[in-house]
Amino acid sequence: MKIKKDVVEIVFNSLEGQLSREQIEHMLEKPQYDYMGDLAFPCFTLAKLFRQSPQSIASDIASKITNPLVEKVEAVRGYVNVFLKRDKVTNEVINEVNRSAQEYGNLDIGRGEVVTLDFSSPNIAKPFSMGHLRSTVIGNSLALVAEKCGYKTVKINHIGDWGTQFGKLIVAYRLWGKEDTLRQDPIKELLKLYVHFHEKAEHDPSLNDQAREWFKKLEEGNEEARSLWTWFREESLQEFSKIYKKLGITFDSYHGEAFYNDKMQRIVDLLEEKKMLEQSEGAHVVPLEDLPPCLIRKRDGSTLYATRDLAAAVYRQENYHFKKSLYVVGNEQSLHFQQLFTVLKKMGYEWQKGMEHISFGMMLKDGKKMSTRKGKIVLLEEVIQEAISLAMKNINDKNPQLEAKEEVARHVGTGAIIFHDLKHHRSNDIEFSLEDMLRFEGETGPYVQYTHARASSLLVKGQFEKDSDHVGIDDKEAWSVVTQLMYFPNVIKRASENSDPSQIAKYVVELSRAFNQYYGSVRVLDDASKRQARLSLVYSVKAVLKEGLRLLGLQAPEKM
RNA sequence: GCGCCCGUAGCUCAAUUGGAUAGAGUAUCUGACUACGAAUCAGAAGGUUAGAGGUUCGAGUCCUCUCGGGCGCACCA
Repeated sequence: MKIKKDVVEIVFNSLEGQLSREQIEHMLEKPQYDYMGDLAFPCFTLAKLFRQSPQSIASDIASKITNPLVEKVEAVRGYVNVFLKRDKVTNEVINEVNRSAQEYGNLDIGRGEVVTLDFSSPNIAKPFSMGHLRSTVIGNSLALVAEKCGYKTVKINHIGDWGTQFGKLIVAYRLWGKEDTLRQDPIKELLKLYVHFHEKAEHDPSLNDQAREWFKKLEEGNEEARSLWTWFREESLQEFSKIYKKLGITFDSYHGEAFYNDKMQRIVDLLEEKKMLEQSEGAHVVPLEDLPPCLIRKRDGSTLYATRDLAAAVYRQENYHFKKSLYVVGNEQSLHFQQLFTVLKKMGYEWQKGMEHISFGMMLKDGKKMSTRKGKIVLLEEVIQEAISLAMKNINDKNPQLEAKEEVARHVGTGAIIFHDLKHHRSNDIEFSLEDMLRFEGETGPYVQYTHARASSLLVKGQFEKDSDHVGIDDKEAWSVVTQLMYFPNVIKRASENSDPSQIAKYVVELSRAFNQYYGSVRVLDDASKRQARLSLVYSVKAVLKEGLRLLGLQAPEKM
């Protein structure tokens, strides 16, 4: 918004260079209450520099502010409060949003550099649980935000298709599995085998030894192990793709862990060359100063997660030349990423600085982590299905003649689930609650979608002409909508800087709320002379809501 | 034991990154559909920000300690 830059400039000039423009812009804030104006600048930090009271500094600055968009300026309790000329600012904002439409809020902080995002990354032969949902929707949204900020993105689904778990599954399948039952419902059957294995292994530790043995065979190319692995993998990927399709999420790469099998030796050699490897209790490790050592090779010579992640990082840098590399993975793996990053740094890779673990809290059930091993998980597929059914029921109740009901129900149902996840700050644990997830009222995805649909139908009914000349809006009630619209680019910036999609989720709720209040108090279509002007506001709201929802990975149906 | 995350209204969460009087949703109660879409809106009520110190003009936010919860900590990923 231009006005903000103007105020920064005026304050900057009146401070004789004591603060930079960036600092001033950072300090400018939105006052808490309306009567304090539309922009505020606190002068407390300046009191020492100028050896004056904050209040007298504020008065001084206030007296210097003159601008065609400013109505009046007050100095109150050490703050400079700026009141904007609402009619003029309203017109500027609405014109800008109307002109740029879905490009409103685009930023150029990425400057075309590449950011890789490692997210979703479900494990083969395990069902897609609620836990994986978080990584999936957060990663997807971060990718969309990054693109809006001018980055090029590479979305990587680092499938968990390697590791000792396969040894376990192979052992379990050979002992208790039946081919035809597994063919019928592969994921459920594999989960049963996995759970059964862990029950038995508690009393019979030799099973774990067998599992490690079979994993070693798999790494050495044993034919039976290999063909079972391929089979399990195919079945799982098919199952996952159903879910991605429902959520509307795509990837640029499905290179999983197995992809790096032939790329690990090089890393081990490099570590050897740099004298970073040490033997410890028969295993090969990289000792680290303030962290536990990073395990590279097991006693029996087979590889570990860290080994593959090292290979993956190098591969990604060499192939994508990333500036930033984000790992959207649960916070229970924060130690692993600290180790990974430290090892890469010790190897001398400058680009390691661009890597970041975007951690998030877990989905808890009854206050506890859900455990695949014990079969204590909630299947995402079932939750999605329930949400879609409920959305369908709502449509049949409220709008039975709607076209393309199935599609809309899918958009609303999945929207509720995605939004429920993204509105919480990443780092918080989320207690699993089907009831909360299936709520369509209040601060929810469907609330925002509903607001968008409402705006859409106003535009159709009022025959909005986008490019016509509009006289200004003079509704008092429009102001809070206009200020919200004005903040959108800031919200994008914050979401990007903090890798925090919840900023956008909260924002679209606020904008919806402001618009619904406006809608409740102003009859948009009644007065023909004001209709097009008011519709231009409605159009701005619709465009920004749609864009905000898109950045979260939600659809914005025209009707619902 | 050590490390990381967290503790705000009955419940679920915010709080412009240290700013003015801590705000929403939900649940409860009340009001608004022959009304541009009631998946909505208006109103009531709900708080010693876990507790104690400290830093400063100012602390829910930063530091220390205590209590409580979650997750990690060598051959799983």
